Amino acid sequence: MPELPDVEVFTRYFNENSKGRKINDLQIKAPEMLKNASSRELRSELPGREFMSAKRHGKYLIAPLSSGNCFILHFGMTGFIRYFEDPDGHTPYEKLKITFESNGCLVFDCRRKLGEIGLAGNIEAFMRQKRLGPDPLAQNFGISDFAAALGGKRGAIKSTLMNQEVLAGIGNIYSDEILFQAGINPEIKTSDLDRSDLETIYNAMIDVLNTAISCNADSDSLPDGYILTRRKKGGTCPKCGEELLKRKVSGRGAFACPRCQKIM
DNA sequence: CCTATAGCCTGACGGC
DNA sequence: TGCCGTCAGGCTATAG
Repeated sequence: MPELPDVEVFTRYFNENSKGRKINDLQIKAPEMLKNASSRELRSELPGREFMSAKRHGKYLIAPLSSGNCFILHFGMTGFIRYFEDPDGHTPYEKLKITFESNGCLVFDCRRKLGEIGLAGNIEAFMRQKRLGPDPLAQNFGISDFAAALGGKRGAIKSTLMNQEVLAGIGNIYSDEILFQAGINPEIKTSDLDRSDLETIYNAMIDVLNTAISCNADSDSLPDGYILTRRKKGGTCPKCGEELLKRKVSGRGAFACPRCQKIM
């Protein structure tokens, strides 16, 4: 679930309930999920400090602390956060629990443990270390930046969109949705796309991501014309009714309409 | 620069 | 019902 729109929703949720809160304690239940931070460092960094306004870059939630350092969360395939007024609140697979001085707690739940918990000195250093490309929803990210980011890429457009070093935030689900809305076959080589194709994809990308966020990244709330909830066997194209085709693109299951997303 | 593969980890689902 | 294989919205490391 956690692609850009989901993480955007998590980040807003985080800011609604945890921003400005002074941290009292933390329980680390899966130390193996710590990256670039030891339990000791987290323990010395968080308690006594407070969270400032969290930002998102790609699929990462980045929460600056009053110390100047940043608390980092990545959600893997199954992660989410949940706030409880009750400091004893629980979720089924909680891996980190942060309790606040004024009561309440924030739980990071990650069933498959494919996410990560970490610390960073500052956002720029973190992005460089992770080699993250630009965030497609950054204010200054326009069509020419998009074209530049994709320039020189030879693989399938779906793979390029999912490459976090090219663009940060798009995963398997939303790359399918973006290419469906753009009417572009996911297997087309990025280098075979012309400027007008790129504009079509760019516009679809911005629209899909913003639409998903405005729906709280809740798939059931997405517009009828979306493919996202139909990516399963027997799923049909919302535009022409044709059965969607599933194939592997760069090792990931890709759904597309064979009629609406033809190779041009 | 790119693809395919395996691995990390755990649950859900379908077939027999 | 139970067992087993396969797959899952992430990412990395490796080999070719």
